[in-house]
Amino acid sequence: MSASTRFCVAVHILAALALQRGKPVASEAIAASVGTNPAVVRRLLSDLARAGLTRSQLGKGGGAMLAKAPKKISLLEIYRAMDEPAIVAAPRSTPDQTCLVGRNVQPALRRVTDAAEAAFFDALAGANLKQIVKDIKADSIAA
Amino acid sequence: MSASTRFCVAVHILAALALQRGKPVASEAIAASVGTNPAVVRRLLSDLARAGLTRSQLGKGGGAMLAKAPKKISLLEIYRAMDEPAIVAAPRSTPDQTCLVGRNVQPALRRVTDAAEAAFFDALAGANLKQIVKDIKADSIAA
DNA sequence: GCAAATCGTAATAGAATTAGTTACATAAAT
DNA sequence: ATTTATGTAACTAATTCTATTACGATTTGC
Repeated sequence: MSASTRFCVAVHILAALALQRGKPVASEAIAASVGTNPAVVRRLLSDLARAGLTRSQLGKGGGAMLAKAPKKISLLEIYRAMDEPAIVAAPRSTPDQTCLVGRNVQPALRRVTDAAEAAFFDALAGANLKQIVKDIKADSIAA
Repeated sequence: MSASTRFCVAVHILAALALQRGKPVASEAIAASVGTNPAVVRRLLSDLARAGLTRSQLGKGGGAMLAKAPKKISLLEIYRAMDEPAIVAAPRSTPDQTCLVGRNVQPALRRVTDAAEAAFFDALAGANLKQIVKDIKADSIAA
């Protein structure tokens, strides 16, 4: 997929929020760090809020904050919040249903790819935002 | 993203070849089963041949054949042959390098996503074409 | 040798997805 | 009230993928 970059940006956003320890951060400030448009950030924050990971405050001094402790936010939750398409995409044209292979390949393959995707998700489930933040700080000390 | 459909189609192609047990299959026949254009199939076969999974024969009665036994072709080999992009794509705009988060999020995140992608690949490495073919036949008997 | 079949690949066009931009109504803070 | 900031919609631009067309090269079979 072309894979989407939303997940990476979402983690960036959440890490930035975590480092502010509850102080609201405006979408414009986040966008400056990410290097994109504030509206893009707000769109992602909208998804993250829907997933219960952030909340926002309007008005002067407002912005986004984490809705849960970094330790309680797994990378899988973040990934899921982005509504990414499946890793292994099914072909767009439907195969010939009168053909033995055409009829049965996709389901047979899916059994394997479902398991592989599950392994991917399990690994994401085993990491959380706090670890990412810790890593970020470690890098900054090392430099 | 979006993820690409090439892998699924490649498995379809290889399964079709496996079921012919060495008899050359023309790209047109494969394309009919997949439901796409022969040139698309030939392009994928070109990648598969480069990876050592198939070979082709020109002229009348020619076509593609497996270059290895189905049992010896893991789904990971097929996936790799497709040169798919990384599952987790890095953002296209570079983050602000003067910012602690901007400098360090991506490498910190990659440590986790690399492990997750490895888990995905391990699962694919554990399955082979013969299993897919067996599944296809089983489905046909059940129906 | 000749004709027919088939591949391999390039070039291009068409679709689909994704990110970026602009705009504006709404809500909160001072 | 004014200012600040969000949330979302509408649109544009960029990117990526698939499909199509075309054609030269190669092999088979007669």
